[in-house]
Amino acid sequence: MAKEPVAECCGFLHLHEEAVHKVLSEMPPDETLYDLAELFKVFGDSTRIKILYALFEAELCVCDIAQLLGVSQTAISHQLRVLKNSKLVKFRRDGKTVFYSLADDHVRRIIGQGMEHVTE
Amino acid sequence: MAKEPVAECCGFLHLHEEAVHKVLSEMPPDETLYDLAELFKVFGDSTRIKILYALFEAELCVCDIAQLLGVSQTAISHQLRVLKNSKLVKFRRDGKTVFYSLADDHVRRIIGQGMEHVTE
DNA sequence: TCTATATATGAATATCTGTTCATATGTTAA
DNA sequence: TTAACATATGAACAGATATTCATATATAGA
Repeated sequence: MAKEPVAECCGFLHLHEEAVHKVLSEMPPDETLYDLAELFKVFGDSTRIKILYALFEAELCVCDIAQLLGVSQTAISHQLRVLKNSKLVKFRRDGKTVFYSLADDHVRRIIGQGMEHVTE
Repeated sequence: MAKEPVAECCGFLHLHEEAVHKVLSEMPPDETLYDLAELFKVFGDSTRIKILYALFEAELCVCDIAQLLGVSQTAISHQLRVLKNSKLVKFRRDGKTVFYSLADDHVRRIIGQGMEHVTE
């Protein structure tokens, strides 16, 4: 992902060769890092965080979520699509109603870790 | 955070009263949810993710990071400020050089959880 | 079929964000 | 002090993003 590090940096090399090598060898591929950033971007919006939190407790339909959070149906629907694309939520249709729920436990764990940092 | 839920939703209430109450009672305060989203927003950029990954292995100066990642010094400096404001990195000055390192283990854990979701 | 309801989608817009460029600050050595 | 270097910062610009509005799709019931 990075350029071949040149022999010197700021006039001399603070980082010795071994460390440079270790940093570069442990760095995941660019594409993975990009996907990771994309994932966190999804968590980086308070409307989506609220949706996910609401789904912690119960399976909910679009309209319920909109009511609970005081956000328009359209806005919720757009955000649910984002969450769906990231495989963070799943859904089932029941007649006219579509129920959404958390896709798996990663969501809880990721939010849990973030919460620890925020509330300490 | 949410409006008082009205008695009906989509014409009838999919969510029974108890569930509504539980969702609302378990929901953290708006300010906390906002902070949480702000935190994840910081992780939601591939340049910042790369910086954090580089710091997994070693304490690095601004110039080293820029070289390793192939990004301009100015861009790195701006992003380090964001990471610093979120208390994800700390730094020490040594002469003209400023060395950055991870603030604590939350960073590793949060990225680790995200990585699990991305690479599965 | 037609109507009502629940949800989804596309376009438009205002806001936010990351990078670049120019420049300032802080430190060392001469 | 002056020069050189490492880093930080402010303004500007381009690109991304969340919401709104209008409308489309899907399902149920009459």
